Amino acid sequence: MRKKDNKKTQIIEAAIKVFAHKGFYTAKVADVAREAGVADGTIYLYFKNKDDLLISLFETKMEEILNRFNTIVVQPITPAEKLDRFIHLHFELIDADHNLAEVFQVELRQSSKFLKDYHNERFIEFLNIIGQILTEGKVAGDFRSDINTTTFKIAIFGALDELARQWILSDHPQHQLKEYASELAKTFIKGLSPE
Amino acid sequence: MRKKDNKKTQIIEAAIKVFAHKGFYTAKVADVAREAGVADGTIYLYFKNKDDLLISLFETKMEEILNRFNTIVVQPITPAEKLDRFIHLHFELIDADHNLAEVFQVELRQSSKFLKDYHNERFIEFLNIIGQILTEGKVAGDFRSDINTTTFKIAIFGALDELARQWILSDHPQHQLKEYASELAKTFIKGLSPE
Amino acid sequence: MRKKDNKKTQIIEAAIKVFAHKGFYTAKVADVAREAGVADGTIYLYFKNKDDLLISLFETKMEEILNRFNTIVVQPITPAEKLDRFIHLHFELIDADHNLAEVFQVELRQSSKFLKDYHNERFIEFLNIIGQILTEGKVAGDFRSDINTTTFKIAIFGALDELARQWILSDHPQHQLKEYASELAKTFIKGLSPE
Amino acid sequence: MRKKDNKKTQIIEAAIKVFAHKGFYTAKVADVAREAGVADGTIYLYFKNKDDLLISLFETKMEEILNRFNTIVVQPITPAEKLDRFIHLHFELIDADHNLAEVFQVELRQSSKFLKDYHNERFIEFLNIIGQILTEGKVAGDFRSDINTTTFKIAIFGALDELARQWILSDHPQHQLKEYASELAKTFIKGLSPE
DNA sequence: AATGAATGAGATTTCATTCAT
DNA sequence: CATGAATGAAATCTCATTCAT
Repeated sequence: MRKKDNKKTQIIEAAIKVFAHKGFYTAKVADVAREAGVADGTIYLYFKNKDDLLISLFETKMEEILNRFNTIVVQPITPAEKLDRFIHLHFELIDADHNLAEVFQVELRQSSKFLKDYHNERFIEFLNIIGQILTEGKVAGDFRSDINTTTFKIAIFGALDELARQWILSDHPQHQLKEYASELAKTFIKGLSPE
Repeated sequence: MRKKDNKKTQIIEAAIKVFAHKGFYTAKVADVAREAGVADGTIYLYFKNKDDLLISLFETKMEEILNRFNTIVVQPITPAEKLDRFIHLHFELIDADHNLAEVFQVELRQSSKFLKDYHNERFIEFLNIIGQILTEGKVAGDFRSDINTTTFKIAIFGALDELARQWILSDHPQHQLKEYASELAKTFIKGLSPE
Repeated sequence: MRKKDNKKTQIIEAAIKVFAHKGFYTAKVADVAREAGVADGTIYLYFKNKDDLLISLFETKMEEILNRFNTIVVQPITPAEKLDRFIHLHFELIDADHNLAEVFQVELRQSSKFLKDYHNERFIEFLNIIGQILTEGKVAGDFRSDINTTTFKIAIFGALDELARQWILSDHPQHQLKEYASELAKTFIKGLSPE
Repeated sequence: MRKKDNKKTQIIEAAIKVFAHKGFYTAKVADVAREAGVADGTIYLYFKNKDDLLISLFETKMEEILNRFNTIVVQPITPAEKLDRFIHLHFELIDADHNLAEVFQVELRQSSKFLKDYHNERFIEFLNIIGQILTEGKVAGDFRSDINTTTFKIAIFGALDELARQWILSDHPQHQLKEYASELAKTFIKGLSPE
């Protein structure tokens, strides 16, 4: 049982790395197999096909990620503080585990366009955590009541995601992400505040 | 000469549409040919290969886009107004010409990772227009002097781009982009302002 | 147009030969391609997949065969004579064109069991030609009225087919099929006759 | 020892069922294992490989079948009666034990073409039982002396086999096989009789 | 210049078979 | 003896690219 889980995990971790480096379409299943240290065929014992591997990878990792982010929402802090922590956590997770970052980059949203019959529910959940914080903030008076929650949950995610991407593409210097986080959080909180 | 250019343009326009709908890797050269109303082989008279078509497409369209955005920077208005206009223009262009929007979606950044030997200079130029506005704003006192230009040129682009993506993926209601623009511009300007 | 038809025919003829020699499942698409003198991929320009090649092959060849056999039914001769001619024609066709014989052998009926969604209508038509002759013979008094048409259309086909198979598997001596035909026709006609 | 034999028998019975339903090539070894209630690997403790399983299956079952049919030949009855009994027995066995029927269907003759180095001696023996009856009949004057024994042993088997196949493929109604047998036996005996 | 049939390299996927437990 | 996870050879099929017309 544990053995089996290990192998599945092994393949997922390998896939994250390989897909992130080469892109889903240019990566070969054989590349993932080699990276995972298993035979090509082994992958098909755990995943229906290459697409399923990508989807499973998302689901698995997003599960973990969502759990981490959801802890923020329930804390007894102000919505503005929650947004600050959310942004910091986003970059912390990326800094701590590049593979996690790569999950967000590799075909993350594109996939929902090109993989048949896959609607990326986890991604929607992720956006909604931001949305929840914003809504809460409007109620609490931390944020202007005239802002459109949907607009800003998307905009905030876009800003975070693009910064992460550029950081990964560059030689990603130490500590830079923390600065990104602080600057960005401060600016968004200020921008969204009433008066 | 003009005829030739017409056919090349025809293929590029078709490629933008097809790549945007299906993604670069899932789209077939034959799909582009059909959309362009030419034979498969004809594409190879104008482009070295499929990668080259993507790159050419990007170069050609970004040229146009950059010209449009550069007009803003030289206008005799405040940096804050420039940022506002930039954001509005971004969504106006997308609204007016969906193909332009699609250029930003089509593997825009993925391509830079997976196409060998292609560094997307146009994209960097695009980011730098925002950077220029920010720098100018810091000098003029419209924006805080402690903000990192690089951080926010990326963050602003990310926000714009993600909103555009989601708008395209949804049933893109009329006028919504204008609202996005106004809200976003207001919030960024407020967030970046000193005091 | 003619060129294209030629290539399709070429592939079908090659497939008949290869499938007959090796069996459908042990034959590789590459074997058919080599035999046809085309590239592997070319086969997929004319046929959806390997199964489709087998089905198309049947349909095409059975069309020809059915036309030949149908001429017998309309002739102004007695049902007994028709049965005689049917049996002779069956072996003549096999003798004249081994490939035709092979169509009847290769997975002919098995295929209907294992190919998804394919009901071999042509084969049913073929059996029904025999059935028609038998029914006519019962009316005309050439054959006993108590015989079950269905039973004997199947039995006669089975006898013909098995003889053909064994003849093909053996070193198929000259003239033997004609003797088979005469003996078999005589015996069936005698066996089915009233009194 | 008995246990081992049981497991081997179990696998053979499962293989008969599975090969008959799916065909030898489309059936997976794993399907046979599941049907037999053993692990995939277990099959290889009793059979060298998939081909060997088919051959063993055939040898084993044909042994039984031949024994049953051989009892007819030694009975003190006329050759015509022997032929009648043979035909009835064929369908009785099929009716009583569908698996036996399936042995005749499963790639019965195909196998002899496509399995390397396997000449189906049992099948030849089976045909020869019919041949023996025919020869005996010619001597006894039950059958015409001018008939070719080889021709009719094949033709009779073909008729029997095809009827069985169609019966299995259809919804195989009760009692129909007995009728087939009676009609067929009567007709062949009549057809083969002198004058 | 334009075509589109043909190519064939290369990728995904299957499954008979093995072997450590 | 029995298992079944793992293997990896081999087959099907796709599609970017070429080239004769």
